[in-house]
Amino acid sequence: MQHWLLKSEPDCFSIDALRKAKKQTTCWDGVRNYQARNFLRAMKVGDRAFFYHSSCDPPAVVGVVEIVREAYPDSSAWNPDDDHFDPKASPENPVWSMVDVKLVEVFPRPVPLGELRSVKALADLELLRRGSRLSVHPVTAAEFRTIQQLGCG
DNA sequence: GCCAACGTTGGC
DNA sequence: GCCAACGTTGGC
Repeated sequence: MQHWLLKSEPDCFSIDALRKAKKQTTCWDGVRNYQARNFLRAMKVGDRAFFYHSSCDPPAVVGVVEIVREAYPDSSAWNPDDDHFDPKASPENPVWSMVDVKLVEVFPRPVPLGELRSVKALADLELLRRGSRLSVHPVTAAEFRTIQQLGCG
């Protein structure tokens, strides 16, 4: 099983919105970066991912989700009314992919970015790399355990 | 709101 | 293929 981290701006889609969603499941659409897309395509059903709130105060890992459907075409890319519309994409040439994720747990104690930075075991975490902007990226099993323990208090 | 870092675009 | 200009991300 692989582990991942997924970023979302809570103003756009928060873990609370996922908690309230039908079946506590959502499609993770709107990724428009090739490297992030390729990670989406590498995901397998049963993989676990952190849900990270970015561009908010404080930025934090707020919970865990499970991949419940592997990559399929992101139809929002060819919807001109969508914020992430991409004229390159079409049903014949989807370009972008999404997966479905289901809520596993909302952390009783969100783990803020500043705290992650203070943990030695997380020194190599992609999220903490200088200038890192990747909205989807892998996390090692050890990093996953460490962060999950912090989130459970 | 600022700005550093990054990715993409497009002229050459 | 280079690289400058531009747009975006995201922490602060």
